[in-house]
Amino acid sequence: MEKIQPRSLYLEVADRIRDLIEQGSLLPGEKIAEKALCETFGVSRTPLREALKVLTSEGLVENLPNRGSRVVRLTRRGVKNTYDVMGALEGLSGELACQHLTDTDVEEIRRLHQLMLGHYQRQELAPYFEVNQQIHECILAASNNDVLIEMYNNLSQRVKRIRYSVEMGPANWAKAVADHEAMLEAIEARDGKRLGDILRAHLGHKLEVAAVSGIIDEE
Amino acid sequence: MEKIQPRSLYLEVADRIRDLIEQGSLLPGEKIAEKALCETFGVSRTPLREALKVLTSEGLVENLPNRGSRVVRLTRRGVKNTYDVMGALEGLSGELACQHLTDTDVEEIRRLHQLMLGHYQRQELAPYFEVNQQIHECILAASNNDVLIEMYNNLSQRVKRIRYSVEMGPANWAKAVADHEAMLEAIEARDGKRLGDILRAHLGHKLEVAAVSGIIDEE
DNA sequence: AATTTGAATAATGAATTCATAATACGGAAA
DNA sequence: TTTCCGTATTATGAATTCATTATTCAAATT
Repeated sequence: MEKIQPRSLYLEVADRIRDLIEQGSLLPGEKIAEKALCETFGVSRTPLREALKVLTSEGLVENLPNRGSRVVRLTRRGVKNTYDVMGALEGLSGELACQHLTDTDVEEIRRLHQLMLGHYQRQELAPYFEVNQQIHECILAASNNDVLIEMYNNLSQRVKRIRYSVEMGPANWAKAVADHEAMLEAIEARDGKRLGDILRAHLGHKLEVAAVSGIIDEE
Repeated sequence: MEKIQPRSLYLEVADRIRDLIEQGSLLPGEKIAEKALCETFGVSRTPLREALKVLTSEGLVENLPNRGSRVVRLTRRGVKNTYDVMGALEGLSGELACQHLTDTDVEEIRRLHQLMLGHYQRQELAPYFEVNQQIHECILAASNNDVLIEMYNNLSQRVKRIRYSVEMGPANWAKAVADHEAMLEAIEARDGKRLGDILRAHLGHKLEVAAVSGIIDEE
């Protein structure tokens, strides 16, 4: 039998607002009118305000006393900072993963890697990104460190709403694939230190690639 | 003139509860009775509950639906996970700090370092820890990355309530001081990579040193 | 005696109400 | 016309109220 999980209303509401922010229905800098959201969700202000507080401490929303909540703006500097930290966390995930990866885990990663290479050769950008992300998630999960996973997901959420102007140049793309080749080697050798270094460096490129879309503000 | 900062009540309450947890008035695993806390703080349940939600998403408190809130328990595994992530973040802080440290910053760190050495030689444990922490905070602040600082402080808060059974053996202490010597060298050479590596390794020891005090649960 | 059932009590979850601060608007004065 | 001031409106902050879910404890049954 499966247990039924009672979930608080405010968590549900927080999820919904997160979705709205991620998909762009709520834009950075936009004021969040409590009354309006209450009506769309069909809840009272109490759980909604609790949800907003959670999102505030997650860094997605900011709270100006007596002046309500807004979606936090993304600045180039802020995004860079976020990516830097994500890079450090990915590096750690690599080091830890090597201590825990089973042979079947590695087999799975190898499979995904080959799949990704196929998409690269056929220049299928969206599927490439999809599989790419799966690989990183695999490594992250294998770190066996739930604090790490929690932190990473939080940061990841903050930058998810950037729609990368998907114009990765051929050179960058080739470099990314090369990084992944090196990663697989390090994984197969269970060389945590090396995998960590590769991952730390790997994310650095992503930012430069992430050509600034309209939702990033200059200070 | 100094601006007056209007601060929300729920933030104030969250601070106070954080203090209670840190100083041990609220113990890990302890149930947080809303009514009682409301009375001690002299506020209604609304801001208190909002504060609890914030603390929940900070990882200090957990929320069981319909069964209230409790202070999260510390497990040896959880503490290790936290330290691992903190180590990765400190490593990054070192790398970044080397890019931003001014000469006067370095001068200040050198001063603190000498101060710390004095405490070590005189075997003054508490002052040693104090100055030690100041050095790390100096480096963290110099990273110039507010996302990093925020994450680090959050994790730091989670383990602050561990009262290290202050029995650092002579060998461990000597090792820690040696680490700091190496750190200072790397800083003076502005060698970010090296400083990062030292810091990442440095925190590893701390955990082993942190002899389990009574408030850590075994699973 | 131990376990289970059920009523009484207490605590939490959520909506509502009240108080206060911010915003919008309109008229008066420069 | 523009700016300033004051009122009306709206929105937020916080307390209160109501509903629902746990918990407690005593009685009943095995």
